[in-house]
Amino acid sequence: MTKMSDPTGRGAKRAGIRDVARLAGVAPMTVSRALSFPHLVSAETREKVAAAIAATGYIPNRVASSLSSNQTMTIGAVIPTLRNSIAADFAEGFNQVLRARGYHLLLGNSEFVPEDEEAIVVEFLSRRVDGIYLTGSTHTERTRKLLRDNAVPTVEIASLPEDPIDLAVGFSNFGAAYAVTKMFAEQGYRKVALFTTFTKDNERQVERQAGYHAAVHEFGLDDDPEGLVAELEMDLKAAARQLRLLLERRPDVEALFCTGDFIAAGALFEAQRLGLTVPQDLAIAGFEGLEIAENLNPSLTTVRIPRYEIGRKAGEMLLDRIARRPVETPVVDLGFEIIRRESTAATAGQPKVRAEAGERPAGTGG
Amino acid sequence: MTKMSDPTGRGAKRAGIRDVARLAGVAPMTVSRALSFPHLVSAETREKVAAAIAATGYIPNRVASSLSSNQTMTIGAVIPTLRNSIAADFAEGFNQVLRARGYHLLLGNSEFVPEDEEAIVVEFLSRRVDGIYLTGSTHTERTRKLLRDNAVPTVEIASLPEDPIDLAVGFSNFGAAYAVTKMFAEQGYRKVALFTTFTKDNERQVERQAGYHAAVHEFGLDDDPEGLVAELEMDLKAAARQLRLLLERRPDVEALFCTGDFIAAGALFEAQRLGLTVPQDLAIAGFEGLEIAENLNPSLTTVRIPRYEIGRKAGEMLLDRIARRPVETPVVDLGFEIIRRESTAATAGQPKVRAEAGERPAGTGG
DNA sequence: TTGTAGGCGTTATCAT
DNA sequence: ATGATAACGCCTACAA
Repeated sequence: MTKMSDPTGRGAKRAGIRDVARLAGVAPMTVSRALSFPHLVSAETREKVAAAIAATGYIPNRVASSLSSNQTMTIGAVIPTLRNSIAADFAEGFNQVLRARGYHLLLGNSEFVPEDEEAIVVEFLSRRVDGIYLTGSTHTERTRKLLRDNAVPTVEIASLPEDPIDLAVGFSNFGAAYAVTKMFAEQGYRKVALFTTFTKDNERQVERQAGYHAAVHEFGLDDDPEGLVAELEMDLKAAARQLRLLLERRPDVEALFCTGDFIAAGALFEAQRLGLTVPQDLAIAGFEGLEIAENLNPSLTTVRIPRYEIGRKAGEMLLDRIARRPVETPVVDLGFEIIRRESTAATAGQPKVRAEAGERPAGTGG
Repeated sequence: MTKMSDPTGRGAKRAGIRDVARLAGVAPMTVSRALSFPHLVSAETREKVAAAIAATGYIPNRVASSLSSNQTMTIGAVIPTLRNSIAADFAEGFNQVLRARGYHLLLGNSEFVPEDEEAIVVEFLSRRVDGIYLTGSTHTERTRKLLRDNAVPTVEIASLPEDPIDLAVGFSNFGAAYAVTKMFAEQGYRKVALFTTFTKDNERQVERQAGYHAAVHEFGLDDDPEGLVAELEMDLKAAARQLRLLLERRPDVEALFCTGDFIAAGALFEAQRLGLTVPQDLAIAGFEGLEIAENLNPSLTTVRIPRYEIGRKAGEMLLDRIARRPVETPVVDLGFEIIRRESTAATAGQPKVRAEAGERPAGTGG
């Protein structure tokens, strides 16, 4: 905080646009233009400005710029948690697209608590973000009202909400769970269990349960919500424990559908420790299409979600909205794909198959 | 953009501090104080202001606030990638601490490219972040100079740099790799292979290789950098492929140390597909202490890193720096712990052991 | 192509 | 306890 002015700005007050302008012999406005719209400035002036910037070590103050231009070039992103989560993959795809256009992400962790999400959204509005990215479609009423009243471009990720706040990109969680359960039914399994993560404040899990139940009813599978269905943390150890409990309750269970690949992996490992052979003694299917699924022994049948595509598409749509370009469809379904692998290859006694075939039903089905 | 003023702010120009002040019958400054320093305002006034805020739907403009107060309450965080990465865990712990103090994270993905990191840091400086969080200690010279010249509080995560930019929290990557290799040596293994991820612009991997080599020399293990060492992506499939190549080059290999649990898992699965028994035919150790390690069959020996603690400690130190509180030690070593499990339980012919014992050497060792 | 004037919405500072 | 005034550093709008 010394008073002496040295050109590098070290130890002195940071160089401002006025300093640059003075040194370049032009008006501050010209410096601003040279930076933002170089084509509106003569080559000669541009060089003088560039030289002055280099000499002063000038770094434009974007907060002043934001205040003046009413644009922060910032998107607020609410992500439940970064760990073990495909939510992080969605965000990564989203970030790729936005970064390329000069936007940065402001991060907020909601830990799946809508009230925390609401507080984060208020904070984002206070920071005047240009857009908002929300994971899932479970939000408080005030969150919805705030976003709509303030007309902030918003995109919801991973679900297909019937009443979107603004934009949404995702896939049918109902449809995917229905399709997996149907696959089991068609393979001849009658006793199909379901492991999901907690459904509280997580509409994706709710819809997956609904999809499972719909198929159970439609195909006349064993309908035993108490015995065959369990909710647990996204955690391998919890999956192992729940598998033991399941086998106690229903030793006759034939197949297990887990709405997460790590849960499926945990169940698979525990099944093997218990001496069961997968899929002969118990068939297992996962969800998410993580890399680990195809590397397990046996390889894991799963539902592949176009994770990065969803994030990227969301980024493109939000950019359109911000630029006030027309948005064709506010809710976009990017589908899913069932990847059949060894873990569900056979009903008891049938030969193993190694297939990467898929089906691609879309539709909301919610 | 209508001109009519309605109290909800819907469709009209957003309410500002002046609107609130007018409605409450006080000066704007008083509203500001009521919000920032409630104790400096009379209870009566506070209530009038609160009522006016509710009536107008006023949301303070933090960008104006930032410009005026020269504080953005924002930390810029450079994270190489969110996916499959303990870097995300560090960041999550860090974020917890900062969020509690009102700070938010601005995110930048460097993808392990120092030049990209530099561009992100410039952008952060332009946005006048109050502090910066960097993953690792591989940075361009300009990044260092920029940060030091601008005197921005900075913390480097995961390494123990000899020449820190400012603050750093991590553990000895050298020491951990050395300790694992030593463990193998003490168990009687002579032919120990190493899989790391790419060392280019990643000093953590470089140090892990160095730690391995130091132990190889010290304990007289088979020293064959060409044959026993490989660099690969953090990817199970790549690990499987590299294991096959390794077994072709060195069919006599006895143990494999992978500097990532997913790499270890990929190698383990492939070994099993090849009919090898772990640890009898090949012992395997991982790194990171991920949840999956203890659930594999056999359970995986690994190095547990205090991931969240590192993030939290980094957050606390950065907050101290920002508040200009004295920082006792600028570089903090939070250690590591070797978790011995079944995958390294025995040399050929020895009985299996199931142990959760650990050792906890600290020290830099770089 | 370049410059001038004024304001963006707060808060620091000094008064009262 | 409250208020008036002047920045904060840039950009919009308009003028030359």
